[in-house]
Amino acid sequence: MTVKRNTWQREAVRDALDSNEGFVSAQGLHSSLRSAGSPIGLATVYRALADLAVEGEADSLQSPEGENLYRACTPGQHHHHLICRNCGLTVEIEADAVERWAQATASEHGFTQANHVVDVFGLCAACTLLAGD
Amino acid sequence: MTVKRNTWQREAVRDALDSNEGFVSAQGLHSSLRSAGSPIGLATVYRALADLAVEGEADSLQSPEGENLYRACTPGQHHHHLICRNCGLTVEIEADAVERWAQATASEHGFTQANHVVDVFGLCAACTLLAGD
DNA sequence: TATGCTGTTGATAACGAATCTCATTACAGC
DNA sequence: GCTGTAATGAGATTCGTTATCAACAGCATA
Ligand SMILES: [Mn+2]
Ligand SMILES: [Mn+2]
Ligand SMILES: [Zn+2]
Ligand SMILES: [Zn+2]
Repeated sequence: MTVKRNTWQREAVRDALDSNEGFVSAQGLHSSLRSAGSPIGLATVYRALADLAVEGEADSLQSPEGENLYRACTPGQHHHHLICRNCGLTVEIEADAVERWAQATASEHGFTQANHVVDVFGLCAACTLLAGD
Repeated sequence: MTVKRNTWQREAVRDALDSNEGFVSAQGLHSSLRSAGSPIGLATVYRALADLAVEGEADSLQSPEGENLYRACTPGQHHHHLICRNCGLTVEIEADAVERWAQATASEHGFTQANHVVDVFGLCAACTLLAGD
């Protein structure tokens, strides 16, 4: 069994995630860190984010463009997101009804080991105003 | 205004989509077509699939690996999919409750111009049996 | 049927996100 | 401190997708 080690790099990624509203990409987080003076490597950021997601410390989703995005997450609770297409503002959503619907739909059709992707994208109130109409 | 022309290539892509259960990638469809003797180009398949998706003749979604997948679609009706991770078998799902939930959730938080991504992945009944347990 | 305009094609190059390679570094236990 | 080995990171690589652009072909017109 491999023993996990603590490095300032992982801590830096965790902190950068925490101090960021909304979802960010690995590359975005990497350039933020570099801009702030950190010499952290890009591959390390990718690895740290993937680990955080597996460990439940980060939420992840695919942007409509296919990029993997990450966001700090209060561990333990399954939930979904409402994301502003313009500014990235994110609202965490819990909806038991949707959870039950997904599970029931899978079962009705004989599917097992079901999981689901549920994301809502839109323009937040602020961005709606700025957009004019 | 550009006038759209009819080519055997677009027709070939449409036919290949129609004769295929489940979702397929552009590259997958291209190699199917080439295997069947067609000299169609890869870029053309990408373009045709993108067009079909815009025109509502094809459904598209991102695989968990980030690949864009396409499937023939009976036009006009908004729906979602239940997809077998193993064999690609796809069931079209309509769920007004989920539609209303997505819209209501966005509105409650001041979001406008909302759209949503709702996909359910699992193992179909056949693949569940084959998988042992 | 011949002509011209222009939308379409496709081989190839380019792009970009993500992963892999591997020599080097540096945690953590002794 | 020493040591074993997990972690790092610069660079190469993979792979899906898009951009180029010269050649081609659909289609309206005469
Ligand atoms: Mn859920
Ligand atoms: Mn829907
Ligand atoms: Zn916004
Ligand atoms: Zn299956």
